[in-house]
Amino acid sequence: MSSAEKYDFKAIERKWQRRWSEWGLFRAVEDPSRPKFYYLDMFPYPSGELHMGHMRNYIIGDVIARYKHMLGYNVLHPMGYDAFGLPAENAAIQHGMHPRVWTEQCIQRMRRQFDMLGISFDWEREIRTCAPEYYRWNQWFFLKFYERGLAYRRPAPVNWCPTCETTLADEEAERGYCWRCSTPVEKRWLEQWFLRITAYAERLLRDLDLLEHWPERVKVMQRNWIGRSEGVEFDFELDGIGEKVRVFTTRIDTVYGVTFIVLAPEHPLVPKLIERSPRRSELHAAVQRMLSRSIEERSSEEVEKEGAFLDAYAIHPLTKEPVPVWVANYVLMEYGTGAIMAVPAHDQRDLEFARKYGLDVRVVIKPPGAELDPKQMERAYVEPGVMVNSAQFSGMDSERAKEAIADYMEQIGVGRRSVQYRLRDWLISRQRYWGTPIPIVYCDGCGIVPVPEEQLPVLLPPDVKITGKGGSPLSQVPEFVNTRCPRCNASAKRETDTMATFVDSSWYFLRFCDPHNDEAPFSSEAVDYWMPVDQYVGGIEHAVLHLLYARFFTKVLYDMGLVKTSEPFTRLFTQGMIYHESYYCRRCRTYRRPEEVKAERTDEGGRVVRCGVCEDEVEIGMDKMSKSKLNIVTPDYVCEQYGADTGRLFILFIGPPEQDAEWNPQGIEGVYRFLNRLWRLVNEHLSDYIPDWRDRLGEFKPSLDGAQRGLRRKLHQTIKKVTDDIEGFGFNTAIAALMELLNEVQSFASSMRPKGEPEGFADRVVLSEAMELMQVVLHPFAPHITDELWERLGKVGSVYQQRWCEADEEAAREEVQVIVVQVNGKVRDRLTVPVGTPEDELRKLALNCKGVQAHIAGRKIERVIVVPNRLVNIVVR
RNA sequence: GGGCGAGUGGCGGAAUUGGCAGACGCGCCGGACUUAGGAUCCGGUGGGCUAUGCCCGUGGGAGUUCGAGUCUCCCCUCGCCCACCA
Repeated sequence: MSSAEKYDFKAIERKWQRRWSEWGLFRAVEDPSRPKFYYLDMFPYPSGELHMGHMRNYIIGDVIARYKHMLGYNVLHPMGYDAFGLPAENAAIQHGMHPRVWTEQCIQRMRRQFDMLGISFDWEREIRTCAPEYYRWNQWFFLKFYERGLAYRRPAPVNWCPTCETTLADEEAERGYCWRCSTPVEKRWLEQWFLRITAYAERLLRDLDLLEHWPERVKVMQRNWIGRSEGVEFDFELDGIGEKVRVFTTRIDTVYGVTFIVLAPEHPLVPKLIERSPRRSELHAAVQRMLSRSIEERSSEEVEKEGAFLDAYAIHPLTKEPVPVWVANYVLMEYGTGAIMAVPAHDQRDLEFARKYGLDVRVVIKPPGAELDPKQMERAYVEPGVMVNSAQFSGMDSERAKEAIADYMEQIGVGRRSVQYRLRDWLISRQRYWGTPIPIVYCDGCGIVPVPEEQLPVLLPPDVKITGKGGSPLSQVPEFVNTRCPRCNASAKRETDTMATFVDSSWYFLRFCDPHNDEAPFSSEAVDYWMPVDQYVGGIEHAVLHLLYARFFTKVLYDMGLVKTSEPFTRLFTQGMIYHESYYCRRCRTYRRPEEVKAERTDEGGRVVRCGVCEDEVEIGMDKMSKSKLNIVTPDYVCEQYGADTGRLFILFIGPPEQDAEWNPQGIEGVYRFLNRLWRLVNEHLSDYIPDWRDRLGEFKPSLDGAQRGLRRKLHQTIKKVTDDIEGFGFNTAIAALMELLNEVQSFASSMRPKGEPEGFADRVVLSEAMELMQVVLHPFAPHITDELWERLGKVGSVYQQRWCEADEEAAREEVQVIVVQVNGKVRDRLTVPVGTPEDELRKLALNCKGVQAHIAGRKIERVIVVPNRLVNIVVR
């Protein structure tokens, strides 16, 4: 065999990337005559460079986008940068560099990586959220929200990250820690802007049911986050004080068991009640102690319940009995009404509190056929049961009593059914520079005045000293702050906070439809054509943040008549994260890069990794790739050593895409070998290729021999499998199937008969079909090598322009099959029979076959189970 | 505490959804070609045994079934989400 030309992936990849770009191959143009397919990846934050986690995301997307294009869809596959945000500002502080410059550098690096990977993005549609042409529409939407009462400013206790020196939305304060830097979050009281997402709570919840093609996990997370609960709201009169306390409960069936009520420490009535009390200084101190607890402490597990009696009594609205009023740390101001009715017999928290402070316990629900002793019980009885001590409701089933009591309270006018949500309004004010200025002016005379639409954008001033200290950087730029009131022209001051960057990403998918529009955020023609996004892919970490905000925005825009879809993303796929070892040196108090540590083998065969600087043993972690942990692996090395096509195959071959994976480059050789074998196969058989194999196949079909039919069978089975696997995100198994196919093509090619003989010619016809169609089905995965081989087969253009192949069902059909013969469920023999052999024939063959005889001899055959096309199981005793 | 998901060779992972467990690949072992092999090709590779065959084997235990990695129940381990939410 002649020594074939080497697989020079570098030259090949460069050549094809240049051509695709010259040809404008991936440009998307609206075309109502063709079905559209909008594929979207979550756009990256330009924090430096792409890592394997990004690569996984974008290669999945590229396979789907290319495949859909080859199926005949008009594909929109855009990319951009979520370019505002804190890291750019931090980098600016650290390196004395303007955030714009830093961001621009990151974008350039990432763009080079995208190009290197050969992804089919339409770069004509690139967007950057930090460009005035983009963020002016953030401001425009803000004004529209404001007009509709969906944006408002209020003083509020907010989550404050002391490290980032800015506020955080509830969604960003994960269990009391900042989502970016993990610093414990503090409470602060500030005037802040909010978007009224709670007005959409019900629709955001209800419409989750429409999202059939979203992972259940994400929907569950959103449901939990919205946290809807149904119950009853009613008031307790405070005895002799002339005030009322409103409470909310989901357990109105326990209302006759109320023995006290509890207010949150922040409840507005607490100071009033303390004022009236003879023990006011003592109570004041107690409440201060509760208030001083940080969110972190309050939300950590097993916080001791703490409270104080407020020297006041409330009148139970049904029994008219007085019950004591307490204040306690376990009641949250943010949820419900900030006050609860306490039923210690039927709520564990209330029971613990009652036991600690010696309060009454009153049983109103009994377990069926058992008694509860209010003095002895250690666990609250929270199951349904039989009502007792509950006036006219005694004896009733508690589940039914829930409805009956609610009806009764509504009838006599002391309460009403109500629904509570855990979801809070979305805090969007950030005391940072690198974001969209909030288009509001404060005028002494006119108050809060929105900037008129025609004055947009409110530009971010370029020269700002960013120190990371002292609140909003914009407040230190007099030229920005001092302005005129748009209404009365008096001197006025601008809002100096900027918007949370999640605003930017809440509608970017709409901008991609019409990215260069300078009259409007987008035209309705473009959006009506492309929306909704048919397939959205990104990380699970956005399950409640971005994905909830984007749904909210879409619904508001729908109500404004700007879009026709009320849900933006038809199908969602959340890919697993890529983990990699990180090395933390305690002594140096810093993470170390892999090249900064030394690994040693211990005598027991274990591994010790030492810091390259101080020689101390480092802590080995397994973390999601991130810049801060210095454990990033970029696609560059892989592309340099093996090429983009190998890298693409490998990142998909690593495992199922929805599963997390550890980065381990060991298997990369395998896919590299696969591409090399394909390269050699085609190049060594270029002279065997018969361009008109399709016509020739017609002639030869009736006379193909077993090996030839076998190869065609494998080929067409593989086409079917790869098609199904792409549809089902089974990229790893699709690649495995292509490897199997190549193995068979290779062995077929090596045993072909001489070209001059008729059989030899037929061999080449069959080989040609396989060589050609393999390029088509492999193309979405490895676009460069397939385009190169395509050209060497004498074709023009790119495989991307070809129609996806359809499997020839007839060729794919098996002729014979292996039937497993079991005795009592254990495999004893195998039968090779023609497909479709009738049941009784199989039974007969099975009972007579050699491997079975020894196992059935002298035993009674009880049953014979025949599963057509699969097996025969002989049951003996 | 509640909810969701996972656990398969030395490793990453397959398994037509109840029908041959371990596809494909890595690694390893042996061979061929070679001055050489870290290139390529061929063969082998779950464990055990009295070895052309038989037994065991998908975190552990029970169950349903002719038949269970797959279904049911209990338990263990890990991951994620929510969590003093009234």
